[in-house]
Amino acid sequence: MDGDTITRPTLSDVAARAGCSPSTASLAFSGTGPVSDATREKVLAAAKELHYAGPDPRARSLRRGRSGIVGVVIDDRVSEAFRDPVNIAMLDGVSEAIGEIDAALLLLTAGAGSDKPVSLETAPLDAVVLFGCSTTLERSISMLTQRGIPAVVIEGDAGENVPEIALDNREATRLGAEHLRELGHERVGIVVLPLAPDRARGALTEERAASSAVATATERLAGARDVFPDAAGVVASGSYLDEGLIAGRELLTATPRPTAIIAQSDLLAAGVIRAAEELGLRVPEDLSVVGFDGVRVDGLDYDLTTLVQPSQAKGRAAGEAIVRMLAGEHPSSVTFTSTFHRGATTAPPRVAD
Amino acid sequence: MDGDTITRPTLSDVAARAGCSPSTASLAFSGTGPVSDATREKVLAAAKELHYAGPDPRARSLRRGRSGIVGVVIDDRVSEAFRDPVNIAMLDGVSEAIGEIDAALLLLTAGAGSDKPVSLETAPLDAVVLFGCSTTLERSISMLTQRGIPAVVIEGDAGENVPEIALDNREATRLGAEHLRELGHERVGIVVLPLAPDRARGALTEERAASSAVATATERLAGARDVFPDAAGVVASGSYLDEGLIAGRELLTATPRPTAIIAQSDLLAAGVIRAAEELGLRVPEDLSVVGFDGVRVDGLDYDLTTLVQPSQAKGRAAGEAIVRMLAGEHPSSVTFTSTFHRGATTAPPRVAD
DNA sequence: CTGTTAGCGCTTTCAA
DNA sequence: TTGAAAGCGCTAACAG
Repeated sequence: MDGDTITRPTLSDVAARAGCSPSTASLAFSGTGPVSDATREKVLAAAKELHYAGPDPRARSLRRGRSGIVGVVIDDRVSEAFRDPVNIAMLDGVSEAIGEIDAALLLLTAGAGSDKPVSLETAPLDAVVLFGCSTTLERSISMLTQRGIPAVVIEGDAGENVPEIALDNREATRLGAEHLRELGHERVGIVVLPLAPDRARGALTEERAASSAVATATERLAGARDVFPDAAGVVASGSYLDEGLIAGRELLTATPRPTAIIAQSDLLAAGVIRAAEELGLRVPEDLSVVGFDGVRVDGLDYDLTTLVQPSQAKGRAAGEAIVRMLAGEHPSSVTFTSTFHRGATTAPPRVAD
Repeated sequence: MDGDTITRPTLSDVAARAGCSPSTASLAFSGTGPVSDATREKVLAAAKELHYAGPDPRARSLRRGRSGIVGVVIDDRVSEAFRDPVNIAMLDGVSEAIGEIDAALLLLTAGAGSDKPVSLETAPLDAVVLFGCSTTLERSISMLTQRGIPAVVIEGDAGENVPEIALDNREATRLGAEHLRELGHERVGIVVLPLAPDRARGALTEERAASSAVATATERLAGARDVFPDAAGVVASGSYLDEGLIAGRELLTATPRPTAIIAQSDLLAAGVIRAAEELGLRVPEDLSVVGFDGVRVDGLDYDLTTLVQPSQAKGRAAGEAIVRMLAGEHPSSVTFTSTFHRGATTAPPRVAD
């Protein structure tokens, strides 16, 4: 009754039907090696008759030692990770680059709470891209090296043998901060990306800063502190507009109120601007705002002053590094640089200060 | 010199080291079957000594006939597909549901232009979720049935044996349209989601409507037409705010100007509102706008009147269907319903009409 | 509880 | 140009 009992044809079945050996049939399919046109056609015909859909990828990958799958480890839930266009762009870049070798992307979640990066240990992966996954990073890397799977890290230090796709987070942020200082700002607030996998929200304390596990946030913070060592900060629980709004309210209701805010992402910056509007503050007259990323924030009416980073290129570089590693090369780390974009959200502080 | 030549230890190596048979060692690892604690520990110890990282997934999946990988086929580029939160929510739902069986998500792009759904033919997939992928659908399904891989389709008809996760697109849209009619609207414009894989933008003609390959768009259109048979329409090239803006400008500069616009997604609706603002029209006084989806559009200041659909639940249902299919069951199709949310973007047309 | 035996389906030498 | 043989590393029967 149940159709499930049908066994699919195998290459040997096809070969038998075509009157040749399995090895020959294999050649006919893979195109590798010399096969006469006549034979190839016989094989293909036999395959069609039997509804053979091509070599079983499981067997093939066992034999070849390659699965054609590249893993991408993302923080937490899919929905969280993809709310920021920066991540999507990176993913897109990776996807594009590994498309060259017809590999596909396996989405792995090495989430904060979750204790099971099951898939990292068990998935048939040829290589892995780690998205600056903070604390999990170390564990992931050791797992992968043990399994002999090459990895690339995007923004995060993973040791000698793991190429890193880096970004000049500190220098870039410093540029933005210097811009503010040149305009005359002195009281500056910072909205910080999550510092720990728990994504706890709250005031930025020295301990929290010191124990940070997230490279990107830490580096950007350092860049801001290079210029404004005493700036107050609020840690957001994610790179979302809403979080920027919350953080913005917090910073802008403190006394004395900052005249400028450095947000570690454009989404956060957009939220800060929203908070300012709520409080009746004009941007940039009453408050200057600097973002980071250079993404278009849908629905933001301002030309945001920000640091434009090449997200997609970063992803592509990661993908390319992987392609090379799979080809037996040892690509070195790359650092991308962000460019300062002076938009319309920064201006000198009001004279009254 | 090159470390790559190291061969990883195998289960047999571990077994030998532990002084037991491979099959016993296998049992010790998988936890299946009876193994004495003593033996298990010996095996684990041996594994640690040899830096054995667990069974090779390729071999395991060949033997077991399962790879633990579920494919998700998305339109086009990763970056396009994920710009709409609805898609992300669905993906998240799928991810959550299949997490139950520790499967991971393989992202497959069966894009418009690309002629190669290579991965669908060659990836080691246990099952596949097809995201209403229009034209490619038929081809994908036939490929999958040939390979014997179970599939689920989200919004799209794939024939008898493929369970569908459907949405009441037509009925829901009709509800929104009726709401407008009850308010007194007569001249209504429609912003339509892409009707073809080429995502061509432009005026909605009868031919285009008739030859549509995308179920969701067609159904929603039908729902609007149920109430406003003669409504003018513009087809957007994607579910983005910017596209809504373009379409909105188009519709709102026509004469006579519509008093209401039905947008097939919230992002499009947000764009339409933006267009209205540009033109100095107030929403809802001068223009009523209805969306679809019920997603929070960052940066939209309006409480949008819309049809709220359970995106995440849809994804979860798809994932659950897959889990059941992998368990040998034959889940049936499910239809989800959207609920009308009356927000603040709809009102009676101005008397002057 | 443990070992033996047989493959999963394919590819890749190597000989013919 | 084709075929025969030998596994890739694991697991599932079945015996012991």
